[in-house]
Amino acid sequence: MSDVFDALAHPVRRKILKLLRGGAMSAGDLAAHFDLAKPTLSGHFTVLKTADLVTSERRGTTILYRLNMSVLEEALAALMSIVGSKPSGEET
Amino acid sequence: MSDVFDALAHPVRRKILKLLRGGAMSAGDLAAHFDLAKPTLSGHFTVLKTADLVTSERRGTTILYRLNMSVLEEALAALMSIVGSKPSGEET
DNA sequence: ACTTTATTTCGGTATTTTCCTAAATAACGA
DNA sequence: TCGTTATTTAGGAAAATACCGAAATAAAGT
Repeated sequence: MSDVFDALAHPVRRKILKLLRGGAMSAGDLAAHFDLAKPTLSGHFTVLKTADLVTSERRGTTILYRLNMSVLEEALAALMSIVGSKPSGEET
Repeated sequence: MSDVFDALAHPVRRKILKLLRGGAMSAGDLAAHFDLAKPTLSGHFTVLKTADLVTSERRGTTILYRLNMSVLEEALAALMSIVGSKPSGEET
């Protein structure tokens, strides 16, 4: 779960997730939305993949990234467990 | 909002928030839950305060920290805006 | 086989974060 | 005022993160 919060900590990565809300996108199409070098974006993709927030699938010469909703929902649940009134599910 | 996600990125800070769920606690009482030097914890408190996730109040010789629910709820809303099906509130 | 396109891995630098010890500040009680 | 307790600020070292350009890999078309 720490991986998820680490991933969410960077604005670029949060924006990537938002972009993916509209459906799967290739690394290149995603990169076009940022003023950063491709390798830099590639690094961000890796962080998101490590956190399991996105999955990747090779489609010929391009690579498609797509949101992994279930993990995002887990992060939501973890946050809720902090907001939630009484102690219960620790170790997040 | 970026400050909030930065603050949430560290496990110790998330645990501090959870501890505060049970009610306000002094810096010292919080520190007792960790194997870290007091100044280190003090730094974490500052990060949480900067993100407005906690407030502090001097009580004689001790300082009481307490959760700021409203900001935590904003973070929750920001996460929801990523999970949420269709594009709407960008810039998180 | 060669070239092109899409993407990642490598090597390295700059910045940020985390943590520590020592010293400073704040409030209190004797 | 002096000493004690609680906490923060200062200064600095080590590790992690973010970024880039150059080179490597993968798939496809010619």
